[in-house]
Amino acid sequence: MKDLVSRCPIEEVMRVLSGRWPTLLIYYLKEGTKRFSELQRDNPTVSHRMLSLELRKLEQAGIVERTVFDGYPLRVEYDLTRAGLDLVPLIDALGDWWTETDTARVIVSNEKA
Amino acid sequence: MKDLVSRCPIEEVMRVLSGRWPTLLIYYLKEGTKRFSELQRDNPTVSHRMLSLELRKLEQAGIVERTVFDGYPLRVEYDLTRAGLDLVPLIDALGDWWTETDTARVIVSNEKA
DNA sequence: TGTAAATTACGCACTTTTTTGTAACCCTGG
DNA sequence: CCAGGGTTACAAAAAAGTGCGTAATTTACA
Repeated sequence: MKDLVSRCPIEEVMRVLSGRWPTLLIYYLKEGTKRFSELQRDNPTVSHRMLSLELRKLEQAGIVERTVFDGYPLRVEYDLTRAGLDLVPLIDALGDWWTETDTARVIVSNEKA
Repeated sequence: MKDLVSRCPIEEVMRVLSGRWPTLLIYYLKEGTKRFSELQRDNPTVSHRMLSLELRKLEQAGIVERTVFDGYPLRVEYDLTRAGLDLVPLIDALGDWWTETDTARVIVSNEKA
């Protein structure tokens, strides 16, 4: 589902999750089903081109499921897959880690001052 | 320890971990102390400019500690900090997640074939 | 009644911005 | 002149933003 050039799974995950958007999109999608335009509203700074490309990448990685409803105007819905849902706590853990280490750094600089 | 433009910790971690090198360097550094040239040998495809830049980024993020030993030729050692060590299992978990979902995808395509 | 406009989720071409690579230079003692 | 661990300037490549076009139906309005 992707050209696996490397043998290292970490390298491969990071190829999918790297960049500004993938984790953010997962973050918003964990609230539930979202349409393209909702994701745009959730994150106004992403261009529709990027949103489209990133969603496609996440879909190919098996993280996001895309459902098209025929009719006009067209309607497309995005959900996290099972695998995508499993990924959520791992990403949250990274966020928590960051918050903790950031606090630690503040304490250290207080001691020095 | 970094210009925190966003409020979202996930966005901030990913700014540090995004790209090909950060997780790889952490991966090699978890084996223990490494010198610049050792890291180059561990990963021959990284240019020394990138290695330098990425190590500096990880240092500023509080993940890596840099120790300079005076004397010639110069000697510089890199270690994971406490925070860096804490990060290791989180990154490993991502790798495991990838391996699992990849297997799942293979099974699915077998069923379809 | 005719028609223009809006709607949704993009694709495509083009431009700008950011990231990465290449190569050359620095320092100092042996 | 080498080693080790860089830095800096310049070039190439990759990623991201901009804006137009498209589909078929509904609504807006003269």
